[in-house]
Amino acid sequence: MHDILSELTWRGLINQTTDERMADWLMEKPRTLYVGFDPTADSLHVGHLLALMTLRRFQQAGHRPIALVGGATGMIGDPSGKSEERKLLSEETLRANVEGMARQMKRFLDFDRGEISALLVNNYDWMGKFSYLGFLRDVGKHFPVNVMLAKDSVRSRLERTDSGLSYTEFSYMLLQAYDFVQLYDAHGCELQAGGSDQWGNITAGIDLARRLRSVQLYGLTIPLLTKSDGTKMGKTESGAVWLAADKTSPYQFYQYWINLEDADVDKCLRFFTDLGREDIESLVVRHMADPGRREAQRRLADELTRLVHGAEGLSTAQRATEVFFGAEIHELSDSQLREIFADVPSKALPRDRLSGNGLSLIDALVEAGLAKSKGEARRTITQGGAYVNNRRVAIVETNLGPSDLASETVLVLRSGKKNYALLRFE
RNA sequence: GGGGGGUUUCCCGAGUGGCCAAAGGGGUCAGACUGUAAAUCUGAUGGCGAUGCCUUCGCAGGUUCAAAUCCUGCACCCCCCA
Repeated sequence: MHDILSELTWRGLINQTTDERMADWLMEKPRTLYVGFDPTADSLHVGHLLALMTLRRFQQAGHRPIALVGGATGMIGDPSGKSEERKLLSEETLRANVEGMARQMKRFLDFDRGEISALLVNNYDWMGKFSYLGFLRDVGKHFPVNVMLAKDSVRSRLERTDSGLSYTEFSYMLLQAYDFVQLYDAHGCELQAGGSDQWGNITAGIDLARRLRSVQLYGLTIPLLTKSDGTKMGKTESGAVWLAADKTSPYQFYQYWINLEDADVDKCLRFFTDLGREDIESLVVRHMADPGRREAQRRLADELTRLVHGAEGLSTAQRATEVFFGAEIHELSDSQLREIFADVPSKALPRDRLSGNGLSLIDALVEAGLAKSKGEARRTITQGGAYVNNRRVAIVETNLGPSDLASETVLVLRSGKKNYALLRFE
């Protein structure tokens, strides 16, 4: 068996483990492990990537991964790592969220690999059947309140004066603990992994299994993902970086990684790619020698975009990148342009605006939303910041006619380095 | 209740009768440089049919050839005395 634990260790993916001997235990035979995902949205985002990749690595090493989506626990809200009581989601929303997340997991895990095929479970399937009294008798009975109160997730919330902790959220760890026992019963799952804020919940499950089943289960936590500047990984000014193409386009996703700071790129390569130790080390050495080439970022972006959006998504992103950063636009069709500029605002105008003297560049910039007023448009042009189909046009009096179209009906306007807008003449 | 100060263009903040679309800074936008980085430098920054016209200095009136600037009333904010 592949020594998964030492692999995870050099990748920096181990925060804590519940047992010193876990490495040997994992080498003995294929084990089953699980990670829980909170279904707060209908897509996974970069914040989930670390856990997902961990499951993936375990599977590649010959173990069986289970991804648990918390259809039931999501109804309650995990207090770990949160400073405020969580809003409850409707059952409908939850169902849609679970579905959306499940679809994306298929890219990371192999669901058709014999003995170690990945499994996707929803804890609503067993939790939903529990009666309140039944749960209190079977599960609640085994939880000393003083132990529960000592958990970080609970204590930190109780210490705050500005936000409370409801009984509902307080009970969360019981649900997660029971999940672990349930997965042990149903699938022989013996290991739970999770973010470092999950330590308390994981150990709660281990304790419960010892009491109920007299078995020793295992847990490990993954470090919290932060960037060198202290901000959260996977966040941009416009929000989270999602894995769903309709929330974060392949191009935007690709660009997020391309733009990663030098200080974070080594860590991300180890965290998020399947590249081996030697590949990563030599890549980083080459990157340091010539950081301007962004070789490490490019490789990271390539690998991740291919994993999340497939080879096709990657090539779209790469083509869009070429165009966005200078390549002149010609000999492209409407559909190619639409694909490349999928993220760019566009506006349709009647085609006859191009006839006669044509459309003035000033009006075009205003119509496209690249200038708030004609004065602003005029300034942009004068200062050399206006581009038609990626070619600078510095003459204020320019009029655009049918020959200026980049394709059958599309005109590509740009103001400054990267503010694009499309005008479609239909 | 009495006394004083304030309200300016996206923000802060100058401006006390014409030279004010209004200093300066921040922000923003564009350009140069650069690694699609950071820093730096330069320019721009109310609108428009543009050597001019229109709108803007808490709100409403008034004085004046001329008001962000003076007068009256109103609204809101701050400080001091009771």
